[in-house]
Amino acid sequence: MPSNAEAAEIFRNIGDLLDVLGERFKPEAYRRAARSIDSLTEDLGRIAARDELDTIPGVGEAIAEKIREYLATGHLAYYDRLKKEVPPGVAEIMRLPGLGPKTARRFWVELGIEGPAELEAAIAAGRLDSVKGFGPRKIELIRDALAAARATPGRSARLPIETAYPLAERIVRALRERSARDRAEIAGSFRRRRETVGDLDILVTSDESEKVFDAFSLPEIGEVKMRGPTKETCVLTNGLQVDLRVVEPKEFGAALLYFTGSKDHNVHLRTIAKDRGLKINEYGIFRGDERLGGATEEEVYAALGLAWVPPELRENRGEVEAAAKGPLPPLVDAPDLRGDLHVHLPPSAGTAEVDRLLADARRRDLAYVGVVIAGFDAEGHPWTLGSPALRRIVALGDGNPRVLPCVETTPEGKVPLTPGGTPEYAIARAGPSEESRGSDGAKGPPVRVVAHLSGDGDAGGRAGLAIARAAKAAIEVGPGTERFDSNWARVARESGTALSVPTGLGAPPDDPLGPIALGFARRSGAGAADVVNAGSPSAREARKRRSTSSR
DNA sequence: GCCGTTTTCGGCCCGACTGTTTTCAGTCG
Repeated sequence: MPSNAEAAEIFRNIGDLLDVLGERFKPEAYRRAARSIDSLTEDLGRIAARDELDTIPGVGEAIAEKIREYLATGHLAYYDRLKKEVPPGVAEIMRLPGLGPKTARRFWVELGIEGPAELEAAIAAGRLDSVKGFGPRKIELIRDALAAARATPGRSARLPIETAYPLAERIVRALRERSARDRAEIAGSFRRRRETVGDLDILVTSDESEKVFDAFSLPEIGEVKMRGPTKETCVLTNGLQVDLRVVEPKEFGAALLYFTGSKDHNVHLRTIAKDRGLKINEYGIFRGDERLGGATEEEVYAALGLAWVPPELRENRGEVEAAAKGPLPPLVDAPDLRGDLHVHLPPSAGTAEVDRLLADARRRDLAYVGVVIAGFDAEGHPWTLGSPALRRIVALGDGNPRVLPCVETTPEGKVPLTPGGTPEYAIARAGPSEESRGSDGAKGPPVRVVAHLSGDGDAGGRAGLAIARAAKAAIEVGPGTERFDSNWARVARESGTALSVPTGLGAPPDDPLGPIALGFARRSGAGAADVVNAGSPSAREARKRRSTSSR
């Protein structure tokens, strides 16, 4: 059965080929369908079996028919025909940075250039020098793009968000420290907490853009690609592109909304605006020349008759329709997290490390901490925490926060020997998967949590979810090779499997685990009630009241 | 090719920036 990703890739390629052929609106239509298919949480085959392909946003009659043909035969006649019509190298030229469909088409039609190698030869032979619209600077840029593409073939890969996170946080912190008055925020897919980011979009309020750009000088910045009055683009030494934009405070909300996206979410908002005789751009929302708002995102949504939409949900998957009916149900948030069910200490940890962990937990107002004291490693060998830490953990027991000793078991539930007392609950590790079982510190039945999935991406998610379902366990969401990402979290939620959200307890300030795991849970649409280590807002309020009254 | 609580046809986001330009096309996000 062909995968969704393969189908999406084909439609993206069709979009590129149609672009080169000079089609006006079809390319974007195919790419939109590809984006929709990528964000599905269900196999196309199952949707097709229910005859519901046309419920996918951007998929109409023609593309639905193509999906059916592809599912049935593994081929797409239309795609094969386009590939015959357009040399594959022409689409390759189109994808070079700074070039596009128009340029690639001109090279192909006017000069007979059918690929990057031929383009390189043509430049060397001076064949571009006499072509209208190609001055020396442009030719130089094309030569650079060709050289860069040859040096690192198959690049322009998106970066895992957890890789970009520490750097992004450092950049935005540096910008905030520059001026107490100005705001700085990272927008784009980083703010939406997508699993990967293509670049960083950073917004800063200031009336002195030059000074912001000048202050924006980190050791990681490789080259400044361009700098205009309001925008600077640079490339970091690790290849990540950073767009820095300076806006006025009264425009900040509109700009944040605009640059957070997603594209499909923005297009939907614009359509609504247009229906109401309004116009949205990155400077605000307007009726004719009258400015209706733009200082905050809420103003813009409100002018459209919509409730504010959390960034993690802005993917045009029905969130706009929901926001038209009223406030969206609250997503799980950091203050909802009452404890952490899965914390590791280094094997050599002593009492000091344990106390430091608990101090961090108190700072975060956590009621309980599950610390792994024993388990199996990836080869199936048992291990235990060193005895000083172990004794400390057992001795602390019911303190504040409450310490829950926990063991990791195999997926089959095999429990390691646990010297030093009875574990409160168990995290089991067997083969590539790991399962934890615990109590959430409250009254009620023990909670089981599945974590540490195998690094196979989809296969790991599928296997982990199967174990969680069979064991009636929760499943831990988070970034990394053992990840359970937001798409899987959505599948889990839709099937009634609870999530466990790690807090990143004990980790350094820029560690991505806690914030990204929370982001993934929110992206899946989870509220506090869907998260096993979260309390309801009312319980949180009660706790807050208790703690303030006791002070 | 898709889409419609004012449309089944006629629209399709829109502004910044760059390079090559005497007024704009192409690319990007």
